[in-house]
Amino acid sequence: MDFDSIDIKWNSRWNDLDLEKYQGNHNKKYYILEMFAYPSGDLHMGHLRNYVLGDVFFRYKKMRGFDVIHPVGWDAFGLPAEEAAIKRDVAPDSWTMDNISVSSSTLKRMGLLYDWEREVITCRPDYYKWTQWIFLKLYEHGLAYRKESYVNWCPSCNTVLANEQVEQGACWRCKSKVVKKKKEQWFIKITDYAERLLKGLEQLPEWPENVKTMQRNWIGRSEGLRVNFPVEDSSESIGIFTTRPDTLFGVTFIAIAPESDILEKLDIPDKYRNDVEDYIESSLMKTEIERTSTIGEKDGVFTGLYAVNPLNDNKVQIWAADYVLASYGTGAVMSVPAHDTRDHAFAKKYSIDIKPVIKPQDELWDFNKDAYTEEGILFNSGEFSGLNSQEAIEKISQFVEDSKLGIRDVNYRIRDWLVSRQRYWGAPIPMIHCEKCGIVPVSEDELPVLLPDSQEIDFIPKGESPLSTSSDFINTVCPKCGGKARRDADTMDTFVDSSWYQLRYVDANNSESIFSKEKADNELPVDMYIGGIEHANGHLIYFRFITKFLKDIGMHSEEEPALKLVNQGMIMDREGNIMSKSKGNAVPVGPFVEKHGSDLARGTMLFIGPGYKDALWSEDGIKGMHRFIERLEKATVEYAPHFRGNCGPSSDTEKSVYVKLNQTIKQTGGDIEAFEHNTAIASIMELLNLVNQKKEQMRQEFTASVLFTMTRIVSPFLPHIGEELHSLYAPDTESVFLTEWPVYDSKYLSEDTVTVVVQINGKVRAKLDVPPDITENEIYDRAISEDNVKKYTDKGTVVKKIYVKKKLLSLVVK
RNA sequence: GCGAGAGUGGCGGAACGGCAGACGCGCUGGAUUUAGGAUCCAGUAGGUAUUCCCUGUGGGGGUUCAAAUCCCCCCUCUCGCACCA
Repeated sequence: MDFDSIDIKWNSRWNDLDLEKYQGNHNKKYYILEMFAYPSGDLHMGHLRNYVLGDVFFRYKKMRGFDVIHPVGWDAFGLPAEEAAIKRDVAPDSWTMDNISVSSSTLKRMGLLYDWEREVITCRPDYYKWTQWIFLKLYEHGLAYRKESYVNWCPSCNTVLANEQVEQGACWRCKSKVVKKKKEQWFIKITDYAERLLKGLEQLPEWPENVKTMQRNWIGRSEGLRVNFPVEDSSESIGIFTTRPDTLFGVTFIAIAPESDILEKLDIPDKYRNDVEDYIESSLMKTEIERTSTIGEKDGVFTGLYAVNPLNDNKVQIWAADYVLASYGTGAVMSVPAHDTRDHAFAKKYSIDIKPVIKPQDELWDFNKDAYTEEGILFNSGEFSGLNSQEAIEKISQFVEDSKLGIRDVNYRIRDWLVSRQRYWGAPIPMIHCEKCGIVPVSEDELPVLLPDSQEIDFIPKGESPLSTSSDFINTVCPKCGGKARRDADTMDTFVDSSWYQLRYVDANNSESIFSKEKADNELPVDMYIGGIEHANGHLIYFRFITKFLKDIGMHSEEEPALKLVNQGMIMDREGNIMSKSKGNAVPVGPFVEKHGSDLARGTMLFIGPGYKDALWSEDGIKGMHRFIERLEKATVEYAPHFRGNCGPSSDTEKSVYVKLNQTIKQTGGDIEAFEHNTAIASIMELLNLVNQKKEQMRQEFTASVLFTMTRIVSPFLPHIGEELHSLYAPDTESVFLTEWPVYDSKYLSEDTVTVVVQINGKVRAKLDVPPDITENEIYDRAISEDNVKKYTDKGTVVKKIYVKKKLLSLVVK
């Protein structure tokens, strides 16, 4: 079979037929989206899997009568293009556009059907204009703000990073150790949406449970109490957040994060001032890894100050300690060494009091050795002694609120989204800094703020944004007062670009607005979203957040961007490493397809295992798929001349083949929906094997009819070959994908006889071929007349009989 | 440490309370062939007294007539979070 010419023939036919175009039928609308790719060279097998899974689903849904939307685009801004540009001395834009061109032709060569008229490329001004517009809207609604704080800094990439881009204390891209650096940066107030992002997960029954769990943990909601501890001999007070108000009477010190601004406000006695300042400085020098690798080994420094526990007027020491996070809660904690392991370790190290207030279940608890962190009964807690922890949490919180000592509060682990980057290859932040007016947004009609040409700028990252070196770019006038002003020199995190692309797809060529509401309401939400699990806590949270925001400002009506999410498994190499360009183990798709043809590549990829499981890429599977295709072709070509239309069975042999056919139709459809393409293909193989085995005993026209149906159900997996073979039987049909998916006949899902297993005391002793409607008594009589059953029943008496219809008869003999 | 998931032939994997190993790769033997390749046929978990029987789904226990599948404990691996008070 000449794969090349079949590929070319059908690719061009599909193109002529506009198969990939949405017809506008809202009631049958089905929006399939694969996470768009970062164009870093040609596509590799990992990308291919993503696209193939989408394309199979597209073709299947099409055959099931859906009006399918299937767009494609490129997540084109970002670090790798710059790195490649620096390394190869090429421009980031041309490098990116070249890669897009190579990858696009691979997709087209594969015959993957996308509506290219909707293509988006995030690095083009017609797209990033609207990314900038979203930023302006966020600013307008108070959700974008600039703040100086200690941020994650990657010393190798020379840029700040969002919390989501720090993995185990290291940069997600280059794995360098991340340090804290004080910088004024743009943040997006995603924390305002924390509660809705959390609640919204409940409305996503078709998202994988693990992704939802990961998001819940990332958002990290906890309820507690905020209490003010007045500082002794001062008008200041220190606010703390606790989820354990029941331990309030056990507080023996307060610990403050070194980078917290609380410390700056305190009037630290001269005697201690130097030590505290030295400590703050040394903490900030540490990398995140150094700070977190010493879990258990806490250190800190006494400030010389005391605070007063408002519940019992106890005087407690105030410490600076870097086991406290500045960015969570208030930046200070009440420390209860008796009931918190971290506080315990700290108290032991610095000989601070350990004061138990919760009675452990184990009366002999040694508080000197360990903290008791479970709940229990309170003691040494004034009027609250004797209550259990749950009651005490409620009563103490109420008391604190009533006496105006503090309030109940909810804290989230998720942090505001730091979006400015000191890099060249991104969308410029559309803000202007005016000496007189301060921060002024660029007016909407001035968008896009164009990124300067890479030829005219030194884009090698040096710590400040490369855009600041371009005087043409940076110098501007204030939109408000007309005076001298400077543009913001930072670019946006690429995750902003990808947080809304599914919305642009509905109206990709709109130059008047971001997208039309009418189109969005007709085409949204995404019905099936396919992509890797690595985006669970990054992209998939931003994507949900921005969708909600755009809904809130009236741009569309959907609360959630995607109804169903499928995480396709990673493609690994033999050593078990994820296939990626940066690891150097990527197998490119282009040459592989040139050599083997698109369907063989596709079939091998699908047969490797279920789409949602990780899989090792190996070329060993090619041979089996190749043989299957050849056997399918051979049989189909041989019987084409005998085809007389659909034909029912007229003999026992034909009936058994017909039953297998109907079972296969049913299974294939179900497996596609479940992303278990390996078993779908296996069942078609079984059917073909059976036909080949029985074809001599069947009428030619019947065999032809079975093979005809087979060409239709194999088409989503092997579209070019499916079409070619289908056309031998239905030369007048324009495309198999314009025909309806075969309907299985439920009368023919099981055979005239079924094999029933006979078990005695749990072991299989016989197998009986019986009619499916046989009664329990009948089958029992037949079973006990079998020699191999008799052998065992004669040894005792049958005390129990269990008959599972069409499956098994289980006898207990004693 | 916390959270999620996984552990089945030589390999990818099926079965997800009811015949363990579907389908495919590989391997062994045979046919065809000058040979190689390709194709076709038979076999392919281990043991064994070979149409029988026994043992086998990371290890140990449990529930059940019946467990790879459900429950408990342990081991190993992968992923996510990682001092979140």
